[in-house]
Amino acid sequence: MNLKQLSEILGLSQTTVSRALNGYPEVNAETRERVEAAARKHNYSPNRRATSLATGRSMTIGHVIPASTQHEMVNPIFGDFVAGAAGVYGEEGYDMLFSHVTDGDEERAYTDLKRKGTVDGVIVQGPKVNDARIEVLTRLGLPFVVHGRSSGAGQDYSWVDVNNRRSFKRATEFLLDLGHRRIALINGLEDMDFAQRRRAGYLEALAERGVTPDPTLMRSAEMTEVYGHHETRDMLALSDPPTAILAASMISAIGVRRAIEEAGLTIGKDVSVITHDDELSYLRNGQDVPIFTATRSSVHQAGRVLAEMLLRRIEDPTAVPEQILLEAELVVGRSTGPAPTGD
Amino acid sequence: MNLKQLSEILGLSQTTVSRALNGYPEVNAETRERVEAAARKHNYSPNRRATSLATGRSMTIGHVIPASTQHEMVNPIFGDFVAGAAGVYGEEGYDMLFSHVTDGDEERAYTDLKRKGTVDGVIVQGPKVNDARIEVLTRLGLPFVVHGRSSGAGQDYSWVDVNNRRSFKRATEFLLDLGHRRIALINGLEDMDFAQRRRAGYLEALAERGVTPDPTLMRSAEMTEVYGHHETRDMLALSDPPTAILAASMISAIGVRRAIEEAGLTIGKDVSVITHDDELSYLRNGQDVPIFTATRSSVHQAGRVLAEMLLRRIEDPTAVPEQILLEAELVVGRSTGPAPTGD
DNA sequence: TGGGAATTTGAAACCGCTTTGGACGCCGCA
DNA sequence: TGCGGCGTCCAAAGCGGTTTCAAATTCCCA
Repeated sequence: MNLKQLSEILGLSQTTVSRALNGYPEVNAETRERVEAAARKHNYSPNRRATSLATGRSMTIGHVIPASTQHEMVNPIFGDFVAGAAGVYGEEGYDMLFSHVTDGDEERAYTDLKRKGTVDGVIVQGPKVNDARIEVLTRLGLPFVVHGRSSGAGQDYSWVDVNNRRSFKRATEFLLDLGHRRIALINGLEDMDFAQRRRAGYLEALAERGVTPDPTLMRSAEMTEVYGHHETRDMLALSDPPTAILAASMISAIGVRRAIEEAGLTIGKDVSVITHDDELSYLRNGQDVPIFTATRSSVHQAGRVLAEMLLRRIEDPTAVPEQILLEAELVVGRSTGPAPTGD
Repeated sequence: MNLKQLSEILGLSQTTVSRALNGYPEVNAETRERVEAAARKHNYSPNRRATSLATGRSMTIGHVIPASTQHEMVNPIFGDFVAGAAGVYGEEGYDMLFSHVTDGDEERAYTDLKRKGTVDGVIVQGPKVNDARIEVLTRLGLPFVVHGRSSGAGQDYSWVDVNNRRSFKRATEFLLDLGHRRIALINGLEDMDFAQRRRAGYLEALAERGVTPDPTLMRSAEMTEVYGHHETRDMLALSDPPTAILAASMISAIGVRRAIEEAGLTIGKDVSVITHDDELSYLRNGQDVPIFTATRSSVHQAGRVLAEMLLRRIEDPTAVPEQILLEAELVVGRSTGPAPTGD
């Protein structure tokens, strides 16, 4: 059942039927009702491809996934983020499209997306320091918003980010207040912008208290469980091991905990742990009392906020970019305690 | 730059240019080269919407996400599965589209997808027992493949599944061989088909050894960390607690471990644990020696296999359905040991 | 040397929708 | 009575490709 058939059944022109269904004013109320009834009856809904060819809008939002390492997608954070965004898209009638870039040439991927008209806008995930995508997208004039920021990217662009610097600074201060001096940082990949900011916050807190940072206590890699475990085990074996650890995600924190327990130590007593908690649905930080003391910020919520922002930009691409900086809470759980007295 | 402009530049008809670019044989080799060079030079690539309107193929694959509970998406398994599938789509020039269904009416969602022509085929995730989607899709004639199976769904359809019954049977037998008799099952939601099969395997093993199943040792819910922890804590507080636990995923197993350790017990000694391991990238089961004894089957690989199968079906929708049953390995880690002797 | 086959190209129809530019009838007002 | 304006509706021109059908050219061989 397409528009032509429907209009023939009704004895009307395609024009009128189309207008009736799209809520244009210049159609008789009675006619409109007839049309709507017929559409319902015959289960008609317009062909998306034809509509978008005619209007120039595709009603879909793109998420580009770099293939080489499919970091984004397999990262458990991805699901919650995307689910948040998907909720908004659904409400507004948008679909969500994932494009898989074969190799590093994201520039080409975006150019294609723009030219092929597959999407109306894109969300940029996992921005790196000085991320080239931002320049490409502004040049192409394809509406976009960034989840996070990219230091060094000159342009004025729209983003939503957590105040990573401040939250990790606060977490570090919290540990310093508890008397810890040997505080380790198990960070995410440091070419990621957020990881840089977290490290900056951590260093800032140490500096203000006159604690000299120890490079052997600063680790950085992808935020997996195995990595958290590996680095922790490694550091606990040092002659002067850390008494506190800052982890970048629940997943790596779980590895941290495993290593601590394997070493026969008690978390929150022998070694304190603070993690960043994205409030993943499947990995809640405990039900009543938090398992980990944590800097908390919902990535699901971030997905929603970003999606809404993007749809606004699509509506009015010339508007000045918006920026939202979310503050993370510091919630106290059972994984932190006073520094053990060296005796 | 569109086809018309390009053809004018070349002084050729749109027909010829289109043919040259799409590899039709009836075009002069020299002409083809000229066209290809010009296309490269002017950075031309055909508009996806127009192409798909003309051909009737959208070159995108749909994944439908039930909105109510966005289980699928936030499940960490989702990312790895989808990444596997995305790899295949990318290689074959397909895009991946997520549709967000507002409420339970998936029937309508699929009907729309079909009628609007948004996708060429869909992957059905998380099939329930007697899943209605299968009937709807066969009726609509929209190519699809199912990740898992659905008992009771009459039709003959294409699927890829892990032999859940057998793998959980083997795991249970493994524990029985170690002398365990009070074996708990912390299952996924039991309206999910895979959970039913796992339970069946578990019960089968018990029955063959003459062990009467204890309903208080059989739990079922969404496979989160908190849930694994909660149920384990609960069961360990029983007057006659289990000496072994079968968990449905790495995530819940982590909760299980936390509860065991909180109870002051040792995993693999006081309580044995076997989990199913989907080989999630961010949650590997240890690096060298597995953390958990586990039934192992890569969900990433399953994603690939399903995607390939779906593309085959799209190619030839009339072909007889394919079915692939993957066997899970049973890998022995450090979370299992002989049943503690009751003294 | 002529004619049928093979090769190469093009005009135009079509995919299913939106939207522009009228057309038509009717009303109200001068 | 005449005419502008309003309310409704429609024919047709896009949107940017693919594909059918036919034409023009070249080739080959009797």
